[in-house]
Amino acid sequence: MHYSSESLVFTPWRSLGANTSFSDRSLAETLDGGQAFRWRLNESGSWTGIWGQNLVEVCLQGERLEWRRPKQVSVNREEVLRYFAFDPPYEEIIDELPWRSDRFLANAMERFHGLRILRQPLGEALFAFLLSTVKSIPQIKELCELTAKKYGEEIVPGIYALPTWERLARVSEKELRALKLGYRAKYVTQTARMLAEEPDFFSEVEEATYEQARGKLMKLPGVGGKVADCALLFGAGKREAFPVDTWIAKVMASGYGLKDWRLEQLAAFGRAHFGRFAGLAQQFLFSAVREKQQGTKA
DNA sequence: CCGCAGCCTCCCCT
DNA sequence: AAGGGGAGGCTGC
Repeated sequence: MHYSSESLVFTPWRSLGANTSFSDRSLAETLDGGQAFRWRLNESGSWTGIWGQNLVEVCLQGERLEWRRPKQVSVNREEVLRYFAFDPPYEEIIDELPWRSDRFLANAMERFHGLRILRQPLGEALFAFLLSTVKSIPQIKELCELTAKKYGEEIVPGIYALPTWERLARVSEKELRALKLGYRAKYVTQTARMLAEEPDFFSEVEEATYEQARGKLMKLPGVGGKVADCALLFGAGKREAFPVDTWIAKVMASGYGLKDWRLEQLAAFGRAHFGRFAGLAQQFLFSAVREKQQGTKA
């Protein structure tokens, strides 16, 4: 499964002009490691990604990113910079994480140096993580793809944006079940209905404090603590959010001695221990444990 | 407040 | 080779 773009005419490759320290691995982990679900690796080694009505290609030149876009797509450099959330500078974020006293975190940070948290459109992050329960990354990508193709706008021939929540509000649960969403179909239709009655929902979430925003999101059907934290971290710039899934729960149990802790307790521990940028720490740990898991499987 | 089954569907394992 | 168990959660009991 890839985004075929052979027939498209692209702008020339240009530097993004941001001071990044990506490696192949940390770029792959950032784009395709479970925070975003609409990036594909091309045969040339570049990545094609979609958010909103945007379609861009990025590639690594040393540790820096270059980007280009199909000529008929109007995304500009500022929007790409915002998506990659280059503010504040990476070194400042890294400096605030407690790696000096946390050997476990330090190890993960070495292995995935350059890893970042993206800033996706909140509505799209919410949608993807609403579908994420009891699903693996490839399955979530597939569901996003199917939904986009069926209900989204065509950005360039054959490539579709995710539908807006306004559009989703006009889709029946039955139709979504036919799209393989399973029991998540009900979450989507009910959430779409609630959002339709609250036009300012997303902007209010983005402006609220972390705690307020989390509570607001958790009122939506299908949104518990984990899904809310993912939406907040990846879609609302709430970088103190510390999503706890089963992988992270295992890491906290084995690496931090927090066996049998409740998920909410682990999330609170994560925010307290890792601080203002706990979400990035979570992503480092997540990448590290996932790598280890795949290593033992292969 | 806590613990647990059920939920769609698919994958993995035996 | 077919069939059961469980998966990157949430909800209702």
